[in-house]
Amino acid sequence: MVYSYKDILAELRREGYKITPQRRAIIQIMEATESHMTPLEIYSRTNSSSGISLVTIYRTLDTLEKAGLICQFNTQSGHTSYLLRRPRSHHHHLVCSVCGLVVNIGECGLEEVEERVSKDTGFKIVSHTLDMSGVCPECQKNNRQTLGRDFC
Amino acid sequence: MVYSYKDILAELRREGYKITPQRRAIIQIMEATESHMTPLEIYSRTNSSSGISLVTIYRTLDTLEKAGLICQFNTQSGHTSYLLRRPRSHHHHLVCSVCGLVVNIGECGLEEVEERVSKDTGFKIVSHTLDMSGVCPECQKNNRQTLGRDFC
DNA sequence: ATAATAAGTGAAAGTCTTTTTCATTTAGCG
DNA sequence: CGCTAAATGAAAAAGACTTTCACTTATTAT
Repeated sequence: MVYSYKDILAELRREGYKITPQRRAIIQIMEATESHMTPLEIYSRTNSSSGISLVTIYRTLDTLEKAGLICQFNTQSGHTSYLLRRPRSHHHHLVCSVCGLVVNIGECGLEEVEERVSKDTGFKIVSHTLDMSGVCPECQKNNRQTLGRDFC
Repeated sequence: MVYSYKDILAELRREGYKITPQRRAIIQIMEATESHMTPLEIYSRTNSSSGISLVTIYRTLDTLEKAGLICQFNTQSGHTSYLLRRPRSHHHHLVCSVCGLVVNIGECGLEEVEERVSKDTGFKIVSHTLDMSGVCPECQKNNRQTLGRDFC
C-alpha cells in the first residue's frame, strides 16, 4: 500500500482540489476497505452519521479518479465499483461467482503475451485487465452452486 | 466460427423457443458483425425497416444468452455489449482506447497462471477474462491521443 | 388446413443508476 | 475577517434496462 490518507489529501490539494469533510469521509471509508466498493456501498456507510448526499459521492469518486487516486472497475455483472489506487502494485481480480467475493491476484506475468499480441495486431498495448472467476473456498465447502456463467 | 445462422435457430428450437421474425433479424445482424454490439447498436440497425422494438432486443438478447448462444461483455467503460458465441474458440479482447475498435486476441496461454492463482487462493478457477487496451494502428498513424486510462 | 394455446411482442409506465441544474454553503486565499 | 471560486444538496433530468398488460403469432394437435 503506497498512498496513505495523508498522501491522498496532499495529492488532492496539489491538484487544486479543496479538502472538504465529505471528501475526507469518503476517502476514509475507502481506506478502511480492502475491496472494491460501489457508490451505493460507500453511501450506505456514511449515510446515518454525516448526511453526505449520494450526488457528492458520485462527484467525489469522479474527482478522485481524475486525480488518479482511485480506479474504476466494471465487474462482469455490470456494476461499477471503485478501489483506492495502490500504485506500483499491478494486480488483478478474482471474483467468486457464487458469493461475489473479490480478492486480488498478484502479478500476472503477461508481458510476453502483450508482446505477442502487439506483434500480431499492430496495436501499441497500454494496459490490460485480467479477471478470473471461480468458486471461493468457503462456497466450495458449503457446496454452493456456481451460476455457471462462462466468459467468452 | 462454429455456430451458423441455421445452427442458432436449431438450438433455439431445441430449447423450446419460438422462431420469430424479430429473433431472425437480430441473429442476422449479430452474425453480420465480428465485434460486440450494444442493444442500442443492434436496435439502430433494425429500426428503419422492420420496426422491432428496443424491448424485444433486450428480451431476445436475454433469451439468446440463456440458450448459451451469445455472451455478455461489460467493457471497462461500463457499457454492456453482446457477441455471438463461437464455442471452442477461447479468445480475448483488445480495445483501442482512442477509437473504441475491438479486435479479438487468440489463445492466451494462461493455464499455468490459473493454476498458480488457484493454489494461492484456494479458489476453484472456472474461467477468466483478459482485456487489453492500447492504440490501434490507424490511431497511431493519425497520432490521435489515447485517453491514458490506466487499469488497476 | 385450422383452431387452440402458450409464447412473444409493443407501448407505456416503472426502476435503478448516474448526471445536470441551480441556489446555497464553505474551503482556502489574501 | 471577508472574498471568491469551488463544492454541496435537492430536485429534476437523462439513460439504460425491466415490468406490466393487452394484443398478436408460431407451434401443436386435431
